[in-house]
Amino acid sequence: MPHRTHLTGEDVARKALEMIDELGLDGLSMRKLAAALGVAPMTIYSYFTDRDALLDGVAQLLYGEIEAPSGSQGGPRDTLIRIMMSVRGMLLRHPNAITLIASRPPRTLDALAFVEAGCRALRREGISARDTARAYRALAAYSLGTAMTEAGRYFTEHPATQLAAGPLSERTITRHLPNVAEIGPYLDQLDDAAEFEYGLDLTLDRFMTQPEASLDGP
Amino acid sequence: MPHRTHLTGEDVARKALEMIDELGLDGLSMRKLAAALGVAPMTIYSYFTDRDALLDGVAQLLYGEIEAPSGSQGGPRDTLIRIMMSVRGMLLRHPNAITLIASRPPRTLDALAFVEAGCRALRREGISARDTARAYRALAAYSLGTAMTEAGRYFTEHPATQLAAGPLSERTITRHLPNVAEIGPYLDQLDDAAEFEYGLDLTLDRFMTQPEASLDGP
DNA sequence: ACCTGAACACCGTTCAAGT
DNA sequence: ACCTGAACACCGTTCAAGT
Repeated sequence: MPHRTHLTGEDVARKALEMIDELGLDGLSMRKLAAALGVAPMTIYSYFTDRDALLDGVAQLLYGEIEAPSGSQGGPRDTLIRIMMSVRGMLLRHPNAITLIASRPPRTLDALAFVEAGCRALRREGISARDTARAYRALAAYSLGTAMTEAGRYFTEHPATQLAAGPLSERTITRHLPNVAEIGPYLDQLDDAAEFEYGLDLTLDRFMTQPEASLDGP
Repeated sequence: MPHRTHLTGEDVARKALEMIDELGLDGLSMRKLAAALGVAPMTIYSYFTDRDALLDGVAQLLYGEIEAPSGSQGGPRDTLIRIMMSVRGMLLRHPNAITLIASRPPRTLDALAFVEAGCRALRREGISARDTARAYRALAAYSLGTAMTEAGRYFTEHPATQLAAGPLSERTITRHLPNVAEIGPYLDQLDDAAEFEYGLDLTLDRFMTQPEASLDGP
């Protein structure tokens, strides 16, 4: 039988991503991945030293999906909004891979392209390197947390949202958690994308309209 | 041999949390957990239907660790800051359990106590139920994302921080990612707790000093 | 020298056999 | 009726045997 055409590490990672999207992180196994690629299980180890390295490869692939606009069209602010919306979009397209992203920062040139684009936009606004680092951290945390809670159905499956479903009776909730009960109807009725963009806007305001903002005293 | 004193589901979940803290999420197995408790592996299934249910129990336990101040001392704003700092503290104490939290909202009375305390503080400031829901979502996303990136060493192991270590040479980074290279020195020098509190402050400002802020047009 | 099948040391969970 | 040991169908990874 003829040998398979040579696979690249990226081919392997891409198939792994497909399986994660379809079967969940636990649904991906080295053996099933090998079978899907038509190779012996051990062959995968010639591309990645172990399962952990494979998962890192998948994460880098995902970062590569994020838009990295050159910034030639539209102002720096629009560029940043587009990047962060694209981060959220990528995570929502791959909800099963979110925990992968959470523990693996971008490492490759491709994976870092969106970070470079974002930092460049901030610097072009006259923001200092230090404040650019601060803004990058704040934006990354907010975008990651937003996508995580959305993909994890954190609010749509909230006990306050589905009073009937959970382990607590509606009576118990309204009695012991009156304020939680009160917000329930709103929790899953908000427009996710609009809320996210509103938060981004205000986060950008903090660095763009008052870049001299300091943590140190008055 | 005498039977073990009766275990409760909480005992089982608490031991599981211990093992997760020590060995990581993958290091916890039903069999090792049973051995640590001195029972047969199948006994655990009389407390939790499967591994997933056990992990949910661990998550609820973790939510219970978050402070839920009554608010009798200090203003609503201080109360909220204390709660969110406590959320971050809990997650940083249990970095191996963060992915558990990300996909499992609080469900039990104990686990929801901090949410109730937070919502009550917001409502006492005269913020509407709808805006309280918005603030809760924003604060949860920001706190979760912050703890996740910190515990995942997202910035301290950033290629821009450790120019030598990663797969990219320092030369490659400074040439192709000049703006990323520039922020590197700052990324891991920032004061994590101070940055978080600063972000919380501004998020609270958005809802407290202008509670009428709306997503709808002008 | 390279590749890989079989083997090893684990898993979560089912199920039937024991008390 | 309850509990659980053995069994089943998987794992990731090692390693030696094959080409």
